Amino acid sequence: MARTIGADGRKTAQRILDQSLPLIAKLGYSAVSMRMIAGAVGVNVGALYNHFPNKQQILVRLMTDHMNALLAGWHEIETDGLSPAQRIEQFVRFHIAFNIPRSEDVFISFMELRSLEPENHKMIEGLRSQYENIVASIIRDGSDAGQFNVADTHVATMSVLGSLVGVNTWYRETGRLSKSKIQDYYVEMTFRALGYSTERDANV
Amino acid sequence: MARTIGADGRKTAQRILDQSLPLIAKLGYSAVSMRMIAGAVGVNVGALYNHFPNKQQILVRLMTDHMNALLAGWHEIETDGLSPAQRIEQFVRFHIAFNIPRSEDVFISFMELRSLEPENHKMIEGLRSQYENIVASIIRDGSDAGQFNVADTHVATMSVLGSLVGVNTWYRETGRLSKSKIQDYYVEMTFRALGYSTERDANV
DNA sequence: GTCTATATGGAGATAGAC
DNA sequence: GTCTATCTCCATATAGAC
Repeated sequence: MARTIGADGRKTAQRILDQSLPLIAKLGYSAVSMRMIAGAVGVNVGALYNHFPNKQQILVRLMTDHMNALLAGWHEIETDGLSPAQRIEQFVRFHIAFNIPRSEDVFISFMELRSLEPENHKMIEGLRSQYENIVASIIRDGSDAGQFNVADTHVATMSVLGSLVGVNTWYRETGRLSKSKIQDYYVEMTFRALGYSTERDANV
Repeated sequence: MARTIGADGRKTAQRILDQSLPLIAKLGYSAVSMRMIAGAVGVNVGALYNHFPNKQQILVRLMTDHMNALLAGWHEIETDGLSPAQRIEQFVRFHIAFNIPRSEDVFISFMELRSLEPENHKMIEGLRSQYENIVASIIRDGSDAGQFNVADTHVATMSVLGSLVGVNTWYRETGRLSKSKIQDYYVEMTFRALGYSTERDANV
C-alpha cells in the first residue's frame, strides 16, 4: 500500500504536539512562535489553526497529556496488599522510570505553569496535586502504621518529591550510573529520610 | 535636605533590576518586554538603554547578582573546625534561610538559564557548580571520615540539593510552619538521607 | 539622563482560493 | 486540510532634541 505523498502516519494534530514539545522545552513557550512550529511540522502557519484554536491550547494539550499519562502510569501499578514501605519503593522506582525518558514533558509541565491562563492553570494544578497526594497518603499510612517516623507528613512529602524531581536535572543517558542503580539509591535514601529502618542490606 | 523631585534614592540601574525581577519571575523573560519594565520603573523605553546595552544584560545581571550573593552568603559562615555533620547542618539552615526570602531570584536563576546566550549560560553554570561543590565536598569529607554512609556521593549531593531547592516551591510566609521548624525538619531528613546516625533526639 | 519619534522586523490570528 | 496573502499589533533597538 503506497502512502500518500507528504502524509505522515500520525495525524497532523499529534505531529504538531510532537514538534512543539522540544521547541518549547528548549526555548520556552513565549519564545516559540507559531511560525517555528509550522516550520518544524512542515506546514504553513495557517494550517496549525485547523487543529488548535490558538497557541495556548497547544501548551495545554502538552501539559494535560503528560500529567494524565503520569497518573495513569502510576495507577497501572498493582499496589494492593503492599505495605507503605513497599508502596513508597514502587513509587520511587515508577517516578524515576517514567520521568527520565520524558524530561522535556516534565520540564514544560513545571516551567510553563506561569504561561497558562488562569482556568488552565487551575486545571493542571489539580492534576499535579493528585500526584502529590499519592505520596502524601503513602507517608501518612506508613506513619499511622508505625513503619515510618517523620516529624511532619507534608514536609516529608515535599522533600521526597523534591529530591525525585531533581533527578531529571542531572541525569544523562550516557552518564556513569544506570537507571536501575539510580532507582536503588533513591529508594534507600527515601527509606532513610522517612525513618524506615531495616537492616536488610548493609552495603548501601 | 530636600530630595530632587522624581528622583529615587537608589540609582536607576538598580531600580530597573528591582522592577524587572518580579516581572520576569512571574511572566518569564521572553514574555516581559522592555516597555513593561520601563513602565514599572516609571521611565520611557529609551531610557533603559542608558543603563543596559540590551535586554539580555538585565537578565545576566539579575542572575549573577543572585548567585554571587548566594556564594558570598555561604562563605560568610564560619565553618572552620566543624565536623562534616555540623557543616551540612549549617548548609541546610543557610540554604533555607537565604533562599526563602529570595524566591523570585531563585526561580529566575533556575528557569531562565535557557534564555541566556551561550557564553552567559556558561558563566552562570560555573557559579552554580561552585555551589554544588560545597555540598559535594562536605558529603565526601563525611564519607571519608566515616561519619556519613552514602552509596554514591554525586547522587547524594543531587538528592540533598533537590529536596532543598523544592522548599521554595511550596513555602508560604503565612503557612503552618515557621522557617526555623522547616530548617529543623530538613536538617533531620538530610542527616538520615546521608546515613548519619545519632540518637541525640528521639522525638523527631 | 530622559524624552519623543521612528526604523525594522516578527508576533498571533484570519480570509478566501484551491 | 493546506496554501498564500494580509491585518493589526507589539517587539527590540536607535537617533537626535532637550
